[in-house]
Amino acid sequence: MTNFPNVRDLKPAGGRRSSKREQIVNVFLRQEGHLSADDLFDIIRNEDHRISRATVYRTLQWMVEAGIARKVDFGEGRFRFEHSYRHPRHFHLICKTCSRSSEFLSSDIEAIVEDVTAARNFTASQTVVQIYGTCEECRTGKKASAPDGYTELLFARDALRIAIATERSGLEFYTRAARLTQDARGRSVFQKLAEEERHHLGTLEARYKTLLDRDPQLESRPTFLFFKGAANGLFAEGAEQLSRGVNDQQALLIGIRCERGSHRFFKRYGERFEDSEGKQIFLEFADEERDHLALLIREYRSLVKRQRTAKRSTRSADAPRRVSSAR
Amino acid sequence: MTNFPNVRDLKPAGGRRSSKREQIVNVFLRQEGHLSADDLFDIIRNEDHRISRATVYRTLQWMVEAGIARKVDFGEGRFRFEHSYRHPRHFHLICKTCSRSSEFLSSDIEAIVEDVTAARNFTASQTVVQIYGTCEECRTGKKASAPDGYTELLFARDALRIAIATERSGLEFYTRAARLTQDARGRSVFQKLAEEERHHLGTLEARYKTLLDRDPQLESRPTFLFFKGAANGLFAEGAEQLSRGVNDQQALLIGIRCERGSHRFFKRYGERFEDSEGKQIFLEFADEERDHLALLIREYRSLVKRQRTAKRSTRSADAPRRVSSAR
DNA sequence: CTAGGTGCAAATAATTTGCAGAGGC
DNA sequence: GCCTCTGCAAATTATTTGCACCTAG
Repeated sequence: MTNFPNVRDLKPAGGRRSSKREQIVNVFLRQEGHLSADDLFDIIRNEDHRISRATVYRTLQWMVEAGIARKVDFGEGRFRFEHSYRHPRHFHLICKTCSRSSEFLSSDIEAIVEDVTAARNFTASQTVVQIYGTCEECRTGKKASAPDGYTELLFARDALRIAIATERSGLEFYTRAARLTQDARGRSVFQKLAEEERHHLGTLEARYKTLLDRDPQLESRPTFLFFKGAANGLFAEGAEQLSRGVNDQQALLIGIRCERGSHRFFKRYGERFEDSEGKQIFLEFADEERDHLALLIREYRSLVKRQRTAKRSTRSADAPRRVSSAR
Repeated sequence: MTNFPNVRDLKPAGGRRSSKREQIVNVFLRQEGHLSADDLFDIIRNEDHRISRATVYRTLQWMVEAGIARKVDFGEGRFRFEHSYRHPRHFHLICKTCSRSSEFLSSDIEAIVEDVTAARNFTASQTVVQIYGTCEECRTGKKASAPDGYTELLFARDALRIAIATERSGLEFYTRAARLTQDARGRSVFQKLAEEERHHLGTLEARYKTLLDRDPQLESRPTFLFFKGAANGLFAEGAEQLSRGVNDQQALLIGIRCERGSHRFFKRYGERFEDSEGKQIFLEFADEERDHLALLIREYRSLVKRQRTAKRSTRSADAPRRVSSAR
């Protein structure tokens, strides 16, 4: 919540250092929410009235180019600016009555945008989603939503929740798979993976606790990251399929599918973490899930091969041996 | 493609009739794409240089209030305007290089927006989705996309395609279900529904042909309406489930689920049609699908009841009769 | 006759620019 | 000393407004 970065540490993106600019940047980063150029100018003027409006404009422009700030347009006829440091890309709900905005992120929308741009052969650089309407507070009169605080924390919270659900469902999946599997070798693979998921789960839960310590109200804040289907963990569907009865080979295939989704999840979200510790955990897990994936694929190939050999030797008992055609 | 509405026929939304206003509105409606106030002013000036800039601004404002035009903001520091007459709400892909924009619609995004607003207790009135980037033409140099013509036609085309796929998959579903069903009464229900779907299919295909006559290039234009999962028809999944083997009761349940989706589809899209003929077909079908739904539900209840009675009478043969507990 | 509609010019509001001077490297 | 940053004032751009006049109902 604290620990502001020094301007020097931010992507320097060319340009000279200057005390005024640093001052403006620092004041900007100290603010929350979406400031207009004029809002910022007023605040700056309170601290130091020898800074001109033009400099504020120029510095804002510089910040956008340097990736410190993002320019957003709520259709008010002027621009507003928001941090991009510790503030992942997101979408907006904008209340037309009180003109405050609240933020959310949707993996599903991002996935759809990818589909649409692919279909139209369009290279997207930025996606704006703005939902205009009336917020709960303006409609019912009672205070409802917690302030739109540090989305970095909310992002981390929601990504961790999904990750925890995923590891939990993964543990369930592998435990169940180990119980069901006939083949001794396959069983030991599943047992090993269950153990690793248990370990991941511990790490993630510890990290989640750390976050809660940083802000005790964190759990009660509204959802920030919407990700349909991942809420119950990416292995949930697979675990359910197991309970409907499958053979060893099918179990491996389901595991491969889930593990692929899980790897993708950790990679993609790890890259978006601004918090370096969470980022590290996610990227590390992404690597490990990739290894799991490779292990499962190897195991699947081995099983298929052994089954084929077994079948062939059974057959060779009552039929003349054939020269096997390659592959 | 032609047949412009007379200003008099448009939602009059108060205000007096005036030759200048009618002139401006008619010029506006004759244009395609997204005009800025100044673009429109220039065009008007070509025809009649005794119209002032202020009047153009005032008329645009009036058009937005009257629902003839929509104000859109591409972050250029000025607004643009697009028809809303015969032009369903949609989202935008905006090329930063040539600053042209192309349009699309995504049912999936709309569904997600509903989820998000429900979670935040937010009443949405308008959703803006803008994807900024580089279009194919600017990236590769070669002409690619057809002009961004009448989206009403594109909407109708895509909605009809989905509808046709749905009826086709529905026909497949009911035919298959009729073949599988043990119960004679249930079988005749499925046969009847198959017949109705066949009839719907004919109507829709005829309508689709009519559209193609209006614009021979229509089929080659890019997708406008994205609707994941509906592309193969809303019964496709159900039909597949049937082929994996189900009993009579399960078949009815699957039918109920598909039919519910289908009813919702025709209702929702029927309401969005600007073309009155398409609208009528869709809304009529929505009603009929609702009837189908009711029929399936009745049939399901009847089947369950008959099965229960059958079971009870079997049991009563070897066990003493029990007073049935009310349900 | 009268409530709107219209033209013209001036006002506004956000942002940018030209230019001369100040300051970091 | 050079090059960039900065302040100030003037310019630009999109849009709105005040006011006198005009016109349809």
